[in-house]
Amino acid sequence: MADVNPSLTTLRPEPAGPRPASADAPLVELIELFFFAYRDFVADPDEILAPLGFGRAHHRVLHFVNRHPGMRVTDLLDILRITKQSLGRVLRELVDQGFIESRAGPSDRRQRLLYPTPRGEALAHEFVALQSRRIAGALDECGAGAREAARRFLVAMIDAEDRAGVERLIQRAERDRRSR
Amino acid sequence: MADVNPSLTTLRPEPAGPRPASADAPLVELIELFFFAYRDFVADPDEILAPLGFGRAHHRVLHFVNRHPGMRVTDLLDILRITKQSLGRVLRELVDQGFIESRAGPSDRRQRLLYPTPRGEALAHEFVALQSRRIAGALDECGAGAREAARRFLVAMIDAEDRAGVERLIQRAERDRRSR
DNA sequence: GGATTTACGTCAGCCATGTTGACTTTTTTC
DNA sequence: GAAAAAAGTCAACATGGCTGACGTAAATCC
Repeated sequence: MADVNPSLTTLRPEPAGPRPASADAPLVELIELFFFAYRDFVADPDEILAPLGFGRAHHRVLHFVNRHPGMRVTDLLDILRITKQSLGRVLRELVDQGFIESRAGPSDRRQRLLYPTPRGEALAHEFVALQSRRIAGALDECGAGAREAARRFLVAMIDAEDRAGVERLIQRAERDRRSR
Repeated sequence: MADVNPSLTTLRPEPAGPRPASADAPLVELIELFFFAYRDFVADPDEILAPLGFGRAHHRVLHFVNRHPGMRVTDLLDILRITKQSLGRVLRELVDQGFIESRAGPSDRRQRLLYPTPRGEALAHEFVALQSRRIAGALDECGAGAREAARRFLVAMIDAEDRAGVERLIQRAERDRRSR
């Protein structure tokens, strides 16, 4: 936000320092903050993606495959909420360029279980490092308890019927991560 | 997340109730929760948009114009971080269909200041109501102090150099809202 | 064991929304 | 009067969504 209209932003001088939200302030401020925060959050990986010829769709796919190795195509569709065809394009590029590989499921051979290659793992880790850095900085500024507060808030913002699935997914990934 | 692979989610039974984040759990869980929360958050207005032939781009534009009436095209470009041409298309449709109108700036007649029409205001309000409902529900579940915690976290997630501008923008809108 | 369903992939085409680059008009500023 | 700024526009293209139709292999059901 380099050059916003002075008439919108600087006409009337502001008191310095953080401003507490007034009790009856409308939630619209949170709507906008959520927008701005997410805008900057997803922009982080762009510089890494561009030279590879990838976009944000590739980032999302690689992230979830790396974080939840062995996931089925169907699981990914359910997470991303896009069609098989849309996913197919992006996934094919990631497979062709050696970031992801798919193996037939051992028990159900119709399934294609998705795994990151070492190269895919490395790239995914770059993204996580980048975005974690932003989050860590934000939590630092917020002080003690901010992390749990943020976690609870974000969970509560998810559709009620999806929360259990999301939490299970995350817990499972964390458990697997620790047992490696 | 209706039907996630049982092998990913239900193979090992989980203890009931909310799970506290372990102190050393990686921030990647927040990365994912942010993704899921935003995914559901922006999906809310879709049902209203579809019958009008509008998309999420229209929602964003109308939201900011309604919330900050009289803003310049440049301000909007700076907020949305898209090109003049991309904005132009969406804006033209909103103007043509009577949701937004643009008037020459009184002091600088090169500017086109953007205002919602009554119809635009009504539509924008529908979106705010919808998204506020989700946020209010989430805050309720989180208990006292959640709102301020969420506000601080989201602000801290914004690029440092943009925070002042964003906060000024929001404060200004709130002031104007109250003085009407 | 044959019918059905499931998981996945693919072709074709379309749409929404982003991009770059070039150029014009109007108006303000220096 | 020259330069810069605000906005609009045309053209072309890329990304990443979508629908609909269809194919194949494997699992499941009766």
